[in-house]
Parts: sequence; C-alpha cells; structure tokens
Amino acid sequence: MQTDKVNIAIVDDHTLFRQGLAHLLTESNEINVLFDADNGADMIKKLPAYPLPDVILMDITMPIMNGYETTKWLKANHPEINVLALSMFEEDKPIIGMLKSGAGGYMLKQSKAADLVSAIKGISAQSFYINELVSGKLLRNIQNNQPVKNAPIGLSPNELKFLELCCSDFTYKQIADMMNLSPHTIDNYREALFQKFEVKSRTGLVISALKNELIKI
Amino acid sequence: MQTDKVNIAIVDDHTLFRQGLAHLLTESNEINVLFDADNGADMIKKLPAYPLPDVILMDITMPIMNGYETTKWLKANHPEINVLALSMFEEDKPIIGMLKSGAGGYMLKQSKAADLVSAIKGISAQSFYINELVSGKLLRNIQNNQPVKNAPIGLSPNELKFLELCCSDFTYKQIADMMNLSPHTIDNYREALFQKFEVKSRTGLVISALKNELIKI
DNA sequence: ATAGTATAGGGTGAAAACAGCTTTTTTTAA
DNA sequence: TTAAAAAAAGCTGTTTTCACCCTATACTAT
Repeated sequence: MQTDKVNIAIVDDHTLFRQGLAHLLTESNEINVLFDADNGADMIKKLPAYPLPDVILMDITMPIMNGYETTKWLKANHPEINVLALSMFEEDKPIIGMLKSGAGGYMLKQSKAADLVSAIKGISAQSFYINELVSGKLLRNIQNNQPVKNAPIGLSPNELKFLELCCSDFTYKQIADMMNLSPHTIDNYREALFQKFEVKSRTGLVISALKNELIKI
Repeated sequence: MQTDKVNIAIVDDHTLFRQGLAHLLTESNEINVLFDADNGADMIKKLPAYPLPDVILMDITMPIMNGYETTKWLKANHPEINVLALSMFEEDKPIIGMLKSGAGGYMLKQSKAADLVSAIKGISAQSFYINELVSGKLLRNIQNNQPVKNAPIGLSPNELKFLELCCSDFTYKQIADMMNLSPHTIDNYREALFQKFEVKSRTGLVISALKNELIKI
C-alpha cells in the first residue's frame, strides 16, 4: 500500500548519485521518492508541488544553499519533516554541525543500501536515528568544555588547580576534599591568590583569572 | 586469566545494592570488583590503596559528595578511568548531567546483569557506551542547546544589570547602593537568578552567565 | 472585581567566605 | 646536617552570602 511507504525527497547536487539513489531506494519497496533537488533553494521551490515528505536525505556541500542552511530552513518552516544527513565526510565538524542544524541522523554515502533504508525507516518512526558513527562524537561534543591547563605567571600547580576548581558552584570545603587538602591550606591558597590578583572576593578572583586567560570555561 | 578481566569499583550509598552487585558481577567471571565506596569522598580516600580501576560504576544521589562532583573529580585527576553512571532515574536532566560531568555511559539500575556486563566491557574498550536510553537525549540536548544560548532564560532589565554587577569584586550591599535598591530586593534578584540558572553560589551564577554569553568580561 | 504576576522591601538564622596570625611538616639548598 | 623556605594545617574572629520566611504595591488580563 502506498501509505505504508516512507515518503522521502533527496537533496544533493550530484545528479547521477541522486537519481541512482532514487532508483535504488524505490526498488526496496519500502521507500517512495517524491522528488529530488539540486540544492536547498531548488528544494524550497519544489516542496509545495508534492505531498510533504516524511524524510529528506540531505547532502552538506551544495552550491547556492548548502545542507546546514537548508536543514535550518526546514526546521523553521516544516519541523515535522525529518532530515537525514547523507555525506561523504566522517569528521566531527560536519556531523556535529548537521545535527545542531536539526538533522535527526547522519549517514555516510559509503553505507550499504539496506542500512540506509533502515535509517530512513528509523528516523521516520522515531524522528532520530543514532548510529555508532554519531554517538561517540555527540558525547565528546557535550563534554568539550574542560579547562585547558596552561600555567604561566607565578602560580604553583596546586594554586592553578585550586583556581580552576574555584570557577564552579563548589564550596571551599568541597574543593579541599577534591584536592585532598585541609580547608586551612585551601584558605592559604585563597589568600595568596587574592593578593596576587588584588581582589577581595572569590567572584573577583574568577573574573580576573578569566581576563588573564589563566582558565577557560 | 586475571588480566583479561575488567577491573572496576562501585560507588553507591546503598550498601546492600553495592555488595549484591559486586557479587553478581564477580560471578560473571569477566569483571573484577576491586573495591566499593559509600560516596565520592570515600572513593577518593580508597582509590590509592588499590590498582587503578578501568571502570567505576557511579551512583548519582549520594551524601557528602554526589555522582556529578565525583565524576568531575575523576575526570580532573584520573581521566583514564571510565565512569559508567548507574542510576534509577530515566529523566533527561540526570542523564545529560552525568554525561556532561564526564561519564562515558548511563545505565539504569533496573537493567539486566548481562546488559550491565556488556556495558562495562564496552566502556572499558571504547571509553564510551551509548545505548538507546542515552542517544536520543544526547541529540535533543545538542539541538536544544542552541536556542538556550541564543534566546536564553527571560531576564528583566534589572536582573540583567544585577547580573553584570555581580561579575565583580562588589558585595551585594555595594550593588544595592549602585542600583539604588534595598539589599533585600537585591536578594530577591539573587534568589531568582540562582533558580533560573540552577546554581547555589554567586560564583556559579557568574560562570553560568558567561557560558550562556549573557554577559561579557 | 479579582486573581495572577512582576517588582520592591523586610527579618532571621545558618553557612560560607574572608582576614590575620601561629605552628607544624616537608623540601631545598647552603 | 642544618638553616631557610615553602607548603600545609591550625585557630579565632568578622563579614558576606545564602536560604526561607514574610508584606505591600502596581500592573495586567479575565
């Protein structure tokens, strides 16, 4: 039955790839390719002429209007359409970029047809499809806000560590526990840093440290 | 062979659960439980007395030093140890929170033993283990984090001004004078902002405001 | 009219941060 | 090997911050 099939569109500037893929997917009998487009602008033009697709396969590098822009436009104007990024690149940046733009999944062009079909069906049902390629990068992205240890200016390693831990919700008592030191020793560090930075409060200390680029957040 | 086993530690404040789990995992013949601890501070105390674990199973809610703090401490002091969060909660907040703190995976306490074993082995080999529970939340987090940064928490003009003045050495009393308001009113702003930013101290507030690019220094 | 909401102000007690100074331990170098 | 220096820990206060209770306007929207 027609309505059981997943309706999709393909946006990619490589005509041969696009049309070959359309045939391949149509043969699976589970996918119905409504239309294809050369780039984002072309897609926007063609969209009103067809039923709304369930899923759009989206290339990244395209002339005129690329995959990031097109995905953002879709999320703004047709948030119910699921975007599956389809690209040659395995690097972090395009993957994270497309997901941030609103894509619900990311597949490599070198994938097997069967895998692509199951990704399309998955994203159509759950509005996202996470594979091994994507999951690790997602996790690393979310964790990427750790301070970098570069220690100039007259700060001892412990003072610097203390300074980093200061940029948080932790109390001095907690910081003392974390550094395996007595709160009194922590107090010595605090006094020393207050003098060195000429401040009178922990907040002032944090601001100064950030201005001096001693720590990053 | 002993060296083929994955060495782990268990940090959880429920003694019976902890010890039951230790037995269960030991029986699998693939896991070696080095030690267990009642909370983060206890773990930090016990850590030097044993070989470094490959994986630490980490509860979230614990007295004295909770799972978030403990995981952050581990990432700061022993980044080579993989943390697998083990919790009863299925909500977004603890999951994202533990992953942000540095956990490489998240399992529910109601999981099957075999699944936990494979998660431990997986995280030990790849330093992360993403299951269905986590993947969707990760993606939603990365996509929802953009609007959070661009159109953030609704702040009144006064709250924003207060926030700016907070990023300094001034006391709240001084800030109250500067804004020609009673210290009690300033206190209301502080409480409101602490809630909105989910922090417990002025320092945490400043850091959050900077991360959200609400203020510049 | 009135319930809701945002804003301003008030008070108290506890916890944390801050200040200044002393003592012990560890490290380093004369 | 011993004296000086640095790091760590201790002690005793004061001030600031934090948490939680409350009242009173004033401006909305139903």
